[in-house]
Amino acid sequence: MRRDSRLSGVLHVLLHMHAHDGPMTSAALAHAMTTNPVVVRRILAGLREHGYVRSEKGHGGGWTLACDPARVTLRDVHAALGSPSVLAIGNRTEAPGCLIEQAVNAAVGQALDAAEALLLARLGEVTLAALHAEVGARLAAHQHTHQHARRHVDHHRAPRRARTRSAP
Amino acid sequence: MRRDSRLSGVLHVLLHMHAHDGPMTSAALAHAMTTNPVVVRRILAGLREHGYVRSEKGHGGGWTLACDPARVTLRDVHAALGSPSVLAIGNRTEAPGCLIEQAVNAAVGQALDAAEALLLARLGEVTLAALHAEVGARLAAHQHTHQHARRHVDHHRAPRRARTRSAP
DNA sequence: GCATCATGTAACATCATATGTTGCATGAGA
DNA sequence: TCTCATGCAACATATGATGTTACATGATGC
Repeated sequence: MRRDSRLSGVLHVLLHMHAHDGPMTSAALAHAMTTNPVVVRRILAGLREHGYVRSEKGHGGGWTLACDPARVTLRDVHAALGSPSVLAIGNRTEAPGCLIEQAVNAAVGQALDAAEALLLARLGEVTLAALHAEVGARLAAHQHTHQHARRHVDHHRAPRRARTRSAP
Repeated sequence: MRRDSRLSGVLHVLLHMHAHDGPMTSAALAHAMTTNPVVVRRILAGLREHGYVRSEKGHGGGWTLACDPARVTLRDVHAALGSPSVLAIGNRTEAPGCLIEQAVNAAVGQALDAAEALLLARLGEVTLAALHAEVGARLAAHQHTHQHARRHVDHHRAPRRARTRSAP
């Protein structure tokens, strides 16, 4: 069954937004995701309704992070996408009359519920800020491996640094 | 996303077969599952290749359990179905070049792997025999609740009792 | 041998959903 | 006013489970 990768995709663009000063256009985000700008708008629309991001039209417009990344977890993002089903398998019927099917559903259902609960719990433990820090760690490790430093960092920027001046 | 319910369905028919003396036709099993006989054959075909069930043509033919239900787990059955994906969500790309996406994939992937491992482990703990016993327990509880006993038990039969005579 | 029963299999239809794409309206800024 | 960007509807595409029909094959009973 084809897997829903919206969570993965939206996290990707959220972190790009976080690592970038000023708004990013759907086109720029779509380029990072190798997809279509409309797809980006579509999945970001849900996040906007939850106040996680903001969008602005016109020149200099685009998408910006509108939340504290330390307070938003991957589970929150998943919920903002409409809490799509996490499991690809399920029971055939909800309330079967057949005792056998009831027993099957109970056994399978318990395993499914446990797995779903674990997954959501894990997602709830990871914040956007933690992910961003992880990117930093990977960047450092990467630079350490290849001493060429700056050549490979095209995507990463310092997190939203306090701007003392408007331009250097 | 539409959930794959083949595991649930095939377990249902396996237990019916287990609780039934002699072969059961695809049509009978399909009736229990409220589906089409061809669908039953389709999902049972995988189990037959693993030796879990046997099928015979012609008069008196049909499907029979060909394994020790105490040694076959729900995980085995899932594997016999081709180990369909258990998770409905996943990462967008396998090996992204972008460091950010790598970090996202790692974090989400860990949660997904943990959930999948848990689910498969749980399924591996439950045997067909255990499910069958659970059916018996539910039957007893059911009979206890409604003292009418025999009226509701249309689906359940004693497990494969040793036959001393061919017919009563 | 022949009719009947049951599986085996291919082929096609259907439905749901993620994803991609185009087109156009709307609003903001230069 | 022109350009840029989002907002959104509409449609196309791909995938995969599921349902259905049709026909071939093999086994049993007569």
